[in-house]
Amino acid sequence: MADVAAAAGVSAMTVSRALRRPDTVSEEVRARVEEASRRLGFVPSRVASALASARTMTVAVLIPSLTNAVFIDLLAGVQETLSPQGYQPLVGITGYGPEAEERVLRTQLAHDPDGVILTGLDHTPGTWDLLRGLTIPVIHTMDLAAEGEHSDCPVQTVGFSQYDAGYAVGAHLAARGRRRIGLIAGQLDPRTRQRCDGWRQALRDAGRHDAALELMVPDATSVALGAELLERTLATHPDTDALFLCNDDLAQGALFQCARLGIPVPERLAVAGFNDLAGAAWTVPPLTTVATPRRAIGVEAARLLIAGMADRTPKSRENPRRVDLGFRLMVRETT
Amino acid sequence: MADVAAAAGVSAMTVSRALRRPDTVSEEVRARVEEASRRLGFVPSRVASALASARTMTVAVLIPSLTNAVFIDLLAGVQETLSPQGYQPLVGITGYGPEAEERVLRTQLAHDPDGVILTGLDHTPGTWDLLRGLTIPVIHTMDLAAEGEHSDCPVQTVGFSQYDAGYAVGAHLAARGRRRIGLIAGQLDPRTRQRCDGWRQALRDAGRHDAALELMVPDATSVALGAELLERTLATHPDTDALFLCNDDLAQGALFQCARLGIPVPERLAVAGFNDLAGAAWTVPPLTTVATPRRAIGVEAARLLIAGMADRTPKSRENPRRVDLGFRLMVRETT
DNA sequence: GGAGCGCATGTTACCGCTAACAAACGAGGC
DNA sequence: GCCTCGTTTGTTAGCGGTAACATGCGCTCC
Repeated sequence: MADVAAAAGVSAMTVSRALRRPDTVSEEVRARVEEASRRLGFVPSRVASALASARTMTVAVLIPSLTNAVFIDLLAGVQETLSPQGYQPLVGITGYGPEAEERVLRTQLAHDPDGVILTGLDHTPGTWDLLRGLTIPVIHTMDLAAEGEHSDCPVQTVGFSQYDAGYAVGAHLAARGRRRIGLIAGQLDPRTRQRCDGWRQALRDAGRHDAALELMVPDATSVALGAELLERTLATHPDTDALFLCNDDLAQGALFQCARLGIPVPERLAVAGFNDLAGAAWTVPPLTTVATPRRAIGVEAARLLIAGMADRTPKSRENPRRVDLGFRLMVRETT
Repeated sequence: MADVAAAAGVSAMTVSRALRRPDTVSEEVRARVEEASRRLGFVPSRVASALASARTMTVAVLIPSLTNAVFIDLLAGVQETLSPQGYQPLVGITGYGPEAEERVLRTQLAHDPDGVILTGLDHTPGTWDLLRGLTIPVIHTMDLAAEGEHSDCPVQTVGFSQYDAGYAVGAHLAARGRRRIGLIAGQLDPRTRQRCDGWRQALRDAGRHDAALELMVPDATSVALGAELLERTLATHPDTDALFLCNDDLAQGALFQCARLGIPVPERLAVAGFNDLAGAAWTVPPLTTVATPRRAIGVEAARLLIAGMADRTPKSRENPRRVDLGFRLMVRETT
């Protein structure tokens, strides 16, 4: 920067100003600095800038996994919103564990991010302590804080009601006249559990809940797992006439297995998935599922964060916001 | 750090040493510093550390897209290898464009990463200039530099031969006795083109190439696109008896569409995909495809990079390395 | 015609840590 | 008993920018 300053015949401070806020220097100086800067191939060091200005222009983004398309879409939304504003996402993978999350968060915080985006609300007490102590904005995604909850520590959430979405599926299957409605779930994170809770309540409200038809396993969801669990369900409860699979990859696996076993869908078995992942509209038959606004959640979380990072007065942290982006039941042909 | 130093009764420098290289201080001092550090909740600022030591402990990772599972797997491999070593990946999305790549690389370089991982070898002259000027290690992935190529600028590549993989599929379809073998490709990046080139050569070697059976479109691949392009192919060339789809999502879409149209696979039409994405083994019938070592490429690239970053003498950049991790033709039932 | 003001630029003092060198100290060798 | 050497700790001087304040200058205004 000193070299550029010398070449342009100004002070280093003026170079810094000319490049960051061109409107604060005279047109003539701006041009000279830009020319010198380009000619010398000057790239300002963000590290030094960060140290001097106490802004790193980075945002910590913690997601459970890279292999689940849901969080990739979330990340894509965050990334495409932050990037144009000059923010660099620092991706951290928590592996669905609150303890790992705390560990990852600690290492991310050492990088002094200007904001934090977390997945879910299921954090360790240590994580909550950390968050309480932060002076940077924090957004929780994919879930909504219950009204009044976390009153000791105002939180900003962007997501949708997993419970309501699960309820909607249960109610839909019941409304289709199904009597023996089963559940298949993997990857039992808090959000999956809430979906299951909603589904269960819907069936209870319809008077058709049978706990024996619930099959919940901790394994990561996959097409293979869906196929396997479908077989297991039909082996133990051959009279099952409808199934809610808590993620579309499970549902796709189940559909494949039905095709293989010659089970007509939806005539003999109705199938509903969750998330409306890529391809769900193209399965045979097209899959009924719940479209979730994952990318939009990422975009909105990033927007809120940018707003919070812009005004450095932490007043915005006072008013907890709760952005409900909803969900849509996509009724297709498997039900 | 000054506070910790005071609390432990030592100098700041000793605190720094005690925390970074515990073996260089006495046992007693180490314990006192650790205790004080913990008690005060001290978290060293990586920004300041980076500025003083000229190591940011970050690695720029540029991939074309977040919505293509291939690059997510690559990223996952990189991430899981870098993280335990204390490196933080900085993810940049290039959108498959060399110009965008150059732009993203420039902004990433402002963060002073200690290493760079790129996708492919298709860079702008400006990018090559940038890379030549760097004193940090750079790895190119998903492709292999031809022997002797880029002799002006030694490159390290980790990948497999896209050409050979395409050739293997073409040869396989020909060996199955198919006569009218078509091609469907989307997302025409250089790697896709190489696969197509290999496939084409295989068919020529078998005396069965017909350019009219090639359908190449620039759109991003998807299940929907596969279904659509299958129909288009059959409409114009109903005698097609085998198809290579350059990515598994296309192939899955084609399989779905075949099921819908009542076209028996593989009896009337053989189908081969590429990448062995999740679920390929579970389609109906299970999909013949090429398993590509995406995660392994990420792991190996990160390993090489770590080695290069460890010895700060840039001698390792002199010897271009070329790590071929191969591919596997997964013959299943669609062929 | 001089006070007062606004704008453009310069000066100073850090941001929080670490490389490099200096100093202090005890142990071993002759 | 003195010198050399290795080990541990301290001192100094930045790393490359930017916040905050200071300065200089041309104008307007009464």
